[in-house]
Amino acid sequence: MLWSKLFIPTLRENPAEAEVPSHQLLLRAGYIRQLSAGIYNYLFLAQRSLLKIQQIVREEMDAIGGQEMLLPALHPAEVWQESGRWDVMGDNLFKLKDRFQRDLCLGMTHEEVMTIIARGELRSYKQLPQIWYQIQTKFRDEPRPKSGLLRVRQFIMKDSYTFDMDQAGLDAAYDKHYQAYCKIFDRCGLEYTAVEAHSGAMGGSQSHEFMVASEAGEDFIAVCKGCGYSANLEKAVSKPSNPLTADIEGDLAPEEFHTPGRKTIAEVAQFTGLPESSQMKSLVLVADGKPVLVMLRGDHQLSEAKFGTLAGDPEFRPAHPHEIREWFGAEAGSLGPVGVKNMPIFADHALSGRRNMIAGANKDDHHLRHVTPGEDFQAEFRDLRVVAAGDLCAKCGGPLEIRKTVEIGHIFKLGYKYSDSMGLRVLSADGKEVTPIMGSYGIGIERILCAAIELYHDKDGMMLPASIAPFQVVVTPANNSDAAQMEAARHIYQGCRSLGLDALLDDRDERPGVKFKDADLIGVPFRIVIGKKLSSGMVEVVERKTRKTADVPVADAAAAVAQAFLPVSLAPVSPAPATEAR
RNA sequence: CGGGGCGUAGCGCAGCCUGGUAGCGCACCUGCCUUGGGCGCAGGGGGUCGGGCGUUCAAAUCGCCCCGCCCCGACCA
Repeated sequence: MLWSKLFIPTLRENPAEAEVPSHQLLLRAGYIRQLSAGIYNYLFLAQRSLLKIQQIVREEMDAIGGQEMLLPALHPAEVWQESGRWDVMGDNLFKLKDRFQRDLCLGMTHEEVMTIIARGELRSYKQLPQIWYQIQTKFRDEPRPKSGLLRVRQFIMKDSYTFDMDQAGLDAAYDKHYQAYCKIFDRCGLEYTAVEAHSGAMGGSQSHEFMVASEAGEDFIAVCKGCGYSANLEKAVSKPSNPLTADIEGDLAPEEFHTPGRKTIAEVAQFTGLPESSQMKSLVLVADGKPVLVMLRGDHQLSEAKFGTLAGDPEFRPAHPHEIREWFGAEAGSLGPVGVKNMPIFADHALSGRRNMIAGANKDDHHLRHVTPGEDFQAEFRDLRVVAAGDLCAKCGGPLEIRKTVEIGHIFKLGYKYSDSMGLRVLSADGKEVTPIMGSYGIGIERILCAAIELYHDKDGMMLPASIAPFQVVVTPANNSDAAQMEAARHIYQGCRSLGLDALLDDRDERPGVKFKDADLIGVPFRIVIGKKLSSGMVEVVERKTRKTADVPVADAAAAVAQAFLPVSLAPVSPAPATEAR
């Protein structure tokens, strides 16, 4: 294509509203323009790149037997009411009414619609398993869209759904997706980590998220370099670091002491001279309308996800001050487990085996020393804390690293939630009615592009992996008024095209600096520059990412670039010898 | 939904406090010049100052209300 005919509105400066690199570069490089908060126009370059990503996804989904469908974005309310999610999803679901005042919504996912198709048509075990997928726009009324295309209200998602006769079938479908996702993200050129994920209130049995490390992300994961353990922080387990001070030995009885005005763990630690790891943190939570006391080591944080799962109520809340006063007879800053009889007590594993710690006395401005879990109070020990920096791997004891990440994919063993509640039944081989088991698997298409930009950019612009860049090569004559250069550029451009390269000819009547800057910005992996060396028959091939340049005879230029793509196009696994002909 | 910030030419910003002819850089158009990293010179076009109401002889500027966007938090199948 001829750059002079294309709409690629690059910007010299960063728009003020963009903060994260991918957002800044997508705007500057002319990929996207905003229409409204969390709603973007995908211009020519973005669309090209997104189509390439979608094609990779499509090929790998097809390879595991997936069947692509196109489903409605507009759903009648009944569909969501039937599964109960019309209310559960709350304000995140875009709701609207038609001219007859019937309730409709814009689909944020397609479990219900897929299940309706399945229950209408699937009758026999002979028709299973099935893998159905779609690549299309989803809508979520995000409370706070942000970070460019990373958190938006309208986005493209690959969603697949599997239907199997039994758990073993689901396990196989899940595994197929896991493998396919690895291939997809490999082919997209991403460095990623698959982590164990929290399955949340959905009650699914297993779930993995595919994460790309980025400061622009919103999720944290814990990773062990030693044994490869990795998990979302919502789910990650660890061995706690050792307390900073060893416990006092001996069978001592709790002893009250005066702590005027000391309410926080830090204040009590300072007052007593014992570190936070020698304190106990008491949290009063209300789950399912009932109070629960949770005990943690002073320097640990409650994992809301873990507690929500344990309590069976993800909507739990901290107790109100008046409730705490009523139940404990003291303020939140002086609470402790000793003598508590009117509610269950859960204690984090990190308190197991500890002795003679400090806790609140349930009396304002007083604490207890010499409190020993299991002796001075009884509690159910559970994993309730968030993994902290410095914790050790629960499997191998190695150090755990905590990383900020962007979620690009999620695979999920749904179980029977939809098939059961929406009445999907088939007959088994022995004539019995069986409810198929389901899985659901998502990939955020735009997030792949964003993650690639977050991973691969420099001060000059994007350095997109060739497989998802909008073009593979740009041919740049340095001086348009030099007829020989233009002629050679056209010739090389045609050569690239005939070798099957996605090529762009920068025929704009601009100074070379402008063309170079723009080519760097939009992230095309290779550039062929036709300049002064043309007089000796040579042109320059430049690799965007490495800045490596090579002088090549005019006749060989296109082939030189085409050869660089051979490893990618022929063998997606790893670099192949560059000498193999195509 | 709570807290903060911003809204002036396509983009980035100044002007606002202290009311008095709406500015700068880039981009854009014309011409000349130049051609290996956003070149130079000259000329030119482009504005409901987010919207409404009010105060005033006079409002981009002061007051009230509304809208939009960004950031932090809450939220996030």
